[in-house]
Amino acid sequence: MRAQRDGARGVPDATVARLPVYLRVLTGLGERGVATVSSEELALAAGVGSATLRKDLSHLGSYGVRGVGYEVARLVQHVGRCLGLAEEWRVVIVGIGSLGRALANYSGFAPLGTRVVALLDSDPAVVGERVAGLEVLPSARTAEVVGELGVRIAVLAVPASAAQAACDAVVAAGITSVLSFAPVELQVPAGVELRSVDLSTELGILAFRERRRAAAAGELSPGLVAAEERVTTSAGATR
Amino acid sequence: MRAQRDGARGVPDATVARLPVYLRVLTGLGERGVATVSSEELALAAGVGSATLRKDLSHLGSYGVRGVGYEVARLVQHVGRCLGLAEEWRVVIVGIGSLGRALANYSGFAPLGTRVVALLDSDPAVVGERVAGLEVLPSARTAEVVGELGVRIAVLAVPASAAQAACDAVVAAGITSVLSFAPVELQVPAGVELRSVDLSTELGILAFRERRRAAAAGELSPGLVAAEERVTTSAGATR
DNA sequence: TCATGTGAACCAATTCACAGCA
DNA sequence: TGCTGTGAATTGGTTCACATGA
Repeated sequence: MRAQRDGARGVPDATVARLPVYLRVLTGLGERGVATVSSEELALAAGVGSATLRKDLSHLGSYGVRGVGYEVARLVQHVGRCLGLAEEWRVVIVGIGSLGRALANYSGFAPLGTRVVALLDSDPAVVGERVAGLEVLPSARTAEVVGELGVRIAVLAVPASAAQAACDAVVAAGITSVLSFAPVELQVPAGVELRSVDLSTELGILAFRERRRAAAAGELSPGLVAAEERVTTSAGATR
Repeated sequence: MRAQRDGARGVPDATVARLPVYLRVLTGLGERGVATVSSEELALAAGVGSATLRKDLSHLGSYGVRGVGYEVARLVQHVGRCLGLAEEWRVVIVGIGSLGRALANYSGFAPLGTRVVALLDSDPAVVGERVAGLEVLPSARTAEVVGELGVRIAVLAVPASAAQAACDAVVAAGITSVLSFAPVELQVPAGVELRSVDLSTELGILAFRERRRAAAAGELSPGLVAAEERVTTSAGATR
């Protein structure tokens, strides 16, 4: 089930996930007038190892100069093109609650070639409102919006209870890339790319690590430490 | 840089990242009155393979019954305890713009043992306002808020330009877990756990895959396809 | 007779270490 | 000289397949 053909001659998943980060760092360097950058410097700024960075960039072709480094402007161009920045990826936001509004007003994704072109909501009280310069349309018009505006990506900012239905609706309309903020595991047909961002999951992960730290520092009650012991199995935790 | 001692005898990072998902699915099953569940069913609902699920749970100890499956209530308890759900992890949100407000009003993380207890902002026009039942306090009081309220996790919802300073401030106040929504790479000292959620990165990843699909379908202009060829080198890509 | 729990095999990704080239 | 680009080694994680035990 795992992407075999990607491995064959494509770009590894892990690399793709880092490209937007590189692009952002490179853009920042360019704006500050930096002309060339070494893999060491760029890696530090991006929070990865220099070997990883060089290998990542090598997947996109050789764009550096040995003994010198990478020309920032050239690399920005190239990475940007690989990420599809030359085209405009149209996005629809489904669910115009407080999160949906925040996302609609978020200006940060224009640099990555995506643009919000439509807003949908199922609540008649919200439909018709103007948010971030766009009129909120009823969910019933999903297929029409997706088809006529050439939308390629759907962002779901609906409550957990409505997420699967909203997801099914955009998929039925032909969407093949979905980014969900709802705290549920969505089921999508094969061929649809689903990414999920979930605040409670992120906080849960942080809590797990904090808990480790607390256990190592002896801050937990005895009963809980016993439970923790089952988890760590060995003594020497971080301290 | 990477967590070596965790790897030594702890729970693998990849497993930790899935535990909140399992917990959510299990909680849902419990609420629907399901008493026992097999690894096959649970894995399907969580969107992972059954072998992965069994191995993940085995890291927490054996809590299943051979030939039968897992008792939902018992497993919810156990996974919850591992994630630190028995305690309350206090959270401060820094930056009360539209995203910060949405996060403050988000009810979905209570089930994972975290609770927002303070809101901070540097803008005098926002300080003093009440959001989600809490008064917005000035950033200058960061150290005081973190120390006196026992805050363990900071959520940064500030603009990119202010993120590093905000991060430095909470770290200086003693915070060791940071969840950032700002589109910049933050630098933190060793020992501080940083997670970053970035909308534009997520959309960039989706755009990359969409671009692949478009290239495979011959939808791109000739010049762009040439660039794409450099990247993919082979034809068929599934995911 | 089941489905769990787990060694072994496999695969992807990171890291090392150095060859190759401006 | 110095830094990129890349085979080789290593690490971490997933998947397989079956022994284990209710």
